[in-house]
Amino acid sequence: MNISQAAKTTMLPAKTIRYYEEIGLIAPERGANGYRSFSDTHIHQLTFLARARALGFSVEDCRSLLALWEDRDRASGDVRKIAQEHLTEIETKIADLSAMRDTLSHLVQTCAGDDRPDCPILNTLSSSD
Amino acid sequence: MNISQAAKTTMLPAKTIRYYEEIGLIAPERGANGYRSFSDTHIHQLTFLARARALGFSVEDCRSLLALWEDRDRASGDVRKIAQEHLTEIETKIADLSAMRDTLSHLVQTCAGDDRPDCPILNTLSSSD
DNA sequence: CTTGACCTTCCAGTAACTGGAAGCCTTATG
DNA sequence: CATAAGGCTTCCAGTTACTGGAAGGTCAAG
Repeated sequence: MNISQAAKTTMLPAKTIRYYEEIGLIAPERGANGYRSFSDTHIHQLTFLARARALGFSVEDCRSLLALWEDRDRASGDVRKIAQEHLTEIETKIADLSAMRDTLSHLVQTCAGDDRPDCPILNTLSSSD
Repeated sequence: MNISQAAKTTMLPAKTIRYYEEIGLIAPERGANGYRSFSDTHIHQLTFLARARALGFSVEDCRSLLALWEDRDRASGDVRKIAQEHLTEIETKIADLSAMRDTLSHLVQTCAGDDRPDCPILNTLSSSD
């Protein structure tokens, strides 16, 4: 299977697939013409990567998860540890963003948003109240 | 005021302040020795930038906000528009992260996390259920 | 005069791609 | 058989917002 077909199948851009090869996440074969050739296994790996990335795992986390996935004897605890740490990161981000949202949403509501210059948003950013 | 004092006052790393000058957000004077010299106005601008960045505004948003802040005749509507768009972005991010959190937290709870190889997390990442 | 703390600039690296150029390879058509 | 379209290749540069570090000038204290 050529790269554009692999891209279609895995829903990953071809550019991203080439990048994943470049950083050693996958290792497709090459045909006589130099074209990459993707087997079912490669497609499976790419699908795995796409799913893990969609869950927000970093590429390096993905590398570890992929290695664990391919290790029939891995301990599920190793996987869980990575996922748990990632979950904690996500929860921290949500908390940070929620605080931003609360502040901003209050400011946006307070600001008249008209042609007059007085603006509580700028006032807040400039003074220390 | 030298850069390290400005850094202390604004809680921004000196590196970041130099970077802000490089990209034209601020324009401190220079002493005869080539050292940057920060006036109260510069400190005010830096404080403004620090607050806006802490609220998650991009540096380019900050550039616009700073310009509006310095324009006595600006319309508050211009500011509100930037803030509103940023707020929408934040809300989208929160929604995305919350979906990730729900999925991951379910997976982490389901995974035994012990020495056995069976792992629902990897199963989910590899199969399409 | 020397030491150490500051300051300067410049270069490189980070995360994870993305866009684009230059140039083969393949396939269909006239 | 020539050619044109489209797919493939590699390589280089750019993105965001810094951050680390090297090489070297400046300043204040002892």
